[in-house]
Amino acid sequence: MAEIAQGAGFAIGTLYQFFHGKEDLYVSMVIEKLQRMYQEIRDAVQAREDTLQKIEALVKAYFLFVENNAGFCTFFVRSDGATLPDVSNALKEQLINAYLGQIQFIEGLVSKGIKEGIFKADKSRDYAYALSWIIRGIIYDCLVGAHQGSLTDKTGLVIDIFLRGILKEGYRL
Amino acid sequence: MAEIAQGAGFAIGTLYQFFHGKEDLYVSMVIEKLQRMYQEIRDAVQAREDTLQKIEALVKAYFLFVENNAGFCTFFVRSDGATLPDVSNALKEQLINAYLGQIQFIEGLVSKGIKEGIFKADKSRDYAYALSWIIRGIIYDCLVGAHQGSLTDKTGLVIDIFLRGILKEGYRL
DNA sequence: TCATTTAATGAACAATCATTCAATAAATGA
DNA sequence: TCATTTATTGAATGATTGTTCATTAAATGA
Repeated sequence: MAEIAQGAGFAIGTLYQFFHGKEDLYVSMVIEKLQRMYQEIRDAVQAREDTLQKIEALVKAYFLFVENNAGFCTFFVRSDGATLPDVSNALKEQLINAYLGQIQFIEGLVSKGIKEGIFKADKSRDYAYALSWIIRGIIYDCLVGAHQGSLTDKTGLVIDIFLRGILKEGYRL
Repeated sequence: MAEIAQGAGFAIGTLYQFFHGKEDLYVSMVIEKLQRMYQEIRDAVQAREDTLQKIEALVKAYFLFVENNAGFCTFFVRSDGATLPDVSNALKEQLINAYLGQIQFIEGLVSKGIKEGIFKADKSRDYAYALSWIIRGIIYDCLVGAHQGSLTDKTGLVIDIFLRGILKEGYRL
């Protein structure tokens, strides 16, 4: 807390005027950042018409946010609020719900593709999870240093692995 | 440390006869557990001849280990040694190397499939990553509570998403 | 200008927790 | 049996760190 106060140019006491405590500070920051991330992703997706381009935009927006917020993301990956034992159950639930909301959003894209006859009419929810797993995995590995190269360069890779898994046989990009 | 000592039936002081400190204890436990996990996975894979069955065995072995070591895995997911800021760089490197070794192992399976003409002769390393991302993602979500159902029941799902992404067009399971 | 409210300060407090070490118990072997 | 080595104990220590609150400074407005 002392370090944060100093970094913000305040005294410790002043910090406690803005936040009730360390957890409140942490929760506020995480919630705000994640809301911004989800918003950026939604905006990027909505800017596209084509379903495949929407999905590509989604992946790209994820990676872009991580590259533009490397500090926060590294911190968040290191101590995910949803898994921090010290953080209130209220936050955990909020984070999980935000995540599930994002899954639902991705599922919407997949369902759209199914209606359009592009994707296998199978398990839209599971496919949404799969995409989020692949995205999260590559982000994590890049942040931790287990994977080389810039994230945005990997967009094609993620899309390829994901799409060729759910594209109807015979359908080509 | 007091809690650990009590759980082990020792006094705190005795704990320090076995481990140099908290970090040493943590490192020893994680290394031992992970080595056992990787061993179990390798054994399960080697028990199979067919490449596709090897991959299925790999996924199943991962999930089985998590189910059999839920306590450790939940703890490890909550405070991944590779990302713990307090833990020595030596451990981080060791964990990342262990992970990369596992990636290489998976890559070997994929390469085998490529040689056999089952998989796209594309990017075996990237496919190895992709599989590990999907596996890790579902494990994480199940442990955290963002995904319902038992892990071993999801084996087919993971295989399906992964394989249909790298299977040559026209090839069927 | 001055009284009053509002904001900012940081030393002091309190709780946590890894670590130590002098004291005690157990084991060894001559 | 007893001297010596080895193992165990847990209260005391010290370092860290979130939080408080009396004090000081700034802002407000009559």
